[in-house]
Amino acid sequence: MKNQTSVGGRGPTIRAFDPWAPSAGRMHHLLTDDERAQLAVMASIVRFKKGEVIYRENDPADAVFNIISGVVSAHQRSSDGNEHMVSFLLPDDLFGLAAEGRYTNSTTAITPVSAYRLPVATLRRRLTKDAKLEFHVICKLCQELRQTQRHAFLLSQRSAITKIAMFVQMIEQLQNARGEQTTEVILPMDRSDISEFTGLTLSAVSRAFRSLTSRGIIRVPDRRHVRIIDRAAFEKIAGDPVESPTITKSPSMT
Amino acid sequence: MKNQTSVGGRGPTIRAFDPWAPSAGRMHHLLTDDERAQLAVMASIVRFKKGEVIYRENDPADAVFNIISGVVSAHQRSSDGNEHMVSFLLPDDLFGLAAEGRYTNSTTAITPVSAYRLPVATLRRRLTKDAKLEFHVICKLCQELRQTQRHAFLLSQRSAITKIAMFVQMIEQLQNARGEQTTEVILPMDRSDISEFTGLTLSAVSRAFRSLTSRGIIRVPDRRHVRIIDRAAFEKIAGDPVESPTITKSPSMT
DNA sequence: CGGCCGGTTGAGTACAATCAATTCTGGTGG
DNA sequence: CCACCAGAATTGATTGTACTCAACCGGCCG
Repeated sequence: MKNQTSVGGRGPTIRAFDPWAPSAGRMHHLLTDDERAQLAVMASIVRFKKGEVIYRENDPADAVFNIISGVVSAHQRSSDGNEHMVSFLLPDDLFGLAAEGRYTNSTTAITPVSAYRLPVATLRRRLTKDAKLEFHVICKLCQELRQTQRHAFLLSQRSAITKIAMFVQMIEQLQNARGEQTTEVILPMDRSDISEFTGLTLSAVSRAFRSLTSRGIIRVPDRRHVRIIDRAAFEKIAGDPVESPTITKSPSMT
Repeated sequence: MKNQTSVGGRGPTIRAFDPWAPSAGRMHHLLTDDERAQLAVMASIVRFKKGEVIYRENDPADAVFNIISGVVSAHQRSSDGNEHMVSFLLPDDLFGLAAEGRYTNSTTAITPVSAYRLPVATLRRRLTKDAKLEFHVICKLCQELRQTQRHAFLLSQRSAITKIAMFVQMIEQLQNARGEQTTEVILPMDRSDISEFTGLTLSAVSRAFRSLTSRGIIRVPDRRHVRIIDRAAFEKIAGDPVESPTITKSPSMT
């Protein structure tokens, strides 16, 4: 909530699958130009520097954000002090909803971020009047939920190597889904973010990458790039080689 | 999808918090009598015996379910064979949404279950016309998402005892939220369900309960009942003693 | 050049998984 | 009502893996 600018661009964007329409492969932009324009009039654009906190758990939840560019992480702090990462938010993602009028987790920009900021009061008024728009939000929520379930599944794995492989797979799929290059996986986050996301220690993350590398399954030219060499072995370890055509399954309720 | 009966009762029910309205403590029934009636006309009532599979991952997703009574579990099967539980579904919960027109997980009745069955085609038609109803669905999805994040948080814990304590806490909170008695926590699922949900082995679950009992923190008179003796110690272990007033935080996007 | 931060590596330990009995419980039929 | 059985749950002994703590590396900035 700083660096407020007036409205810009073409307006907010949401990408997701429609849970029912079998629209294989790519995620669609859910909003029409008209809808985006309508949302744009209530939005302001905000920017955050790398590492900047966007809001904290329990802050009054007065706005929802829609990422234009950059990566955001959402955390929850446990009473025993250590943090757990709930999710990575990428461009076209929505975040900032809450319970009891307060945010349910803290969010931090892990790269420079620009986003639309939508005041909840206005947004809500708009939503309850526009069934189409709401349906898009539902689709997005389903997507989000699906992603979170996948995350839970990752966390339930016992082996560190499996966790890391699944993690890389998740990131790769997200990249594919938004139509980016697929030869190399780009990791916008650092090792400590990965460790929080996977529930491993820094050391364990490091060792897992090392192990995958030394077995010739992946190559890590650079701390932020991963190239998958032995796809078969990789998917054997990651376990969940995208059962349906592509990224597939966005759940919904449950 | 068996034992189909004609419409009965007063119609589907959804319970959740409104993410923004600070309606402390209890979950509300989101639907008006009118809405419920409208949904009822498109619904049929189905019953499942304990242990019966309701649908499987990748089945064509032609219907959504709303639980009237009983408990359902949702699983995901990993390619290496072992199953992981994604969530427990209780009365007033919604389940059965999908991606690409197919269910994203399997569901099983773990007690006798009765539920409304809502064909997606009809439901969808209704949804896109009714903004109010959709808003309720959004609230429910937020709730669901929040629950899943909590689950992920549980899974990220290293200690078995912590996991079990958090698990009991989750169940207790769900019970409270629907206004049931709070002196004892009732576990409708068996140990193997708990082990799948927490990502522990059967043995570990058993030992964790035992450990909590022998330390005088809980008492387990019966396999399906838990009484919390030393609340302070319990919440110290469970970590997340409901930061805000009550059950609080239902996230949303993110 | 020196200090700091992100990351990797190493040695020892703790805790949960594993495998394998053994006990408990609820349901069935005599 | 009891005896029996099968499945659920507990317990025990052992092993393995990831955590802990600590040292070390390499790039970046002052």
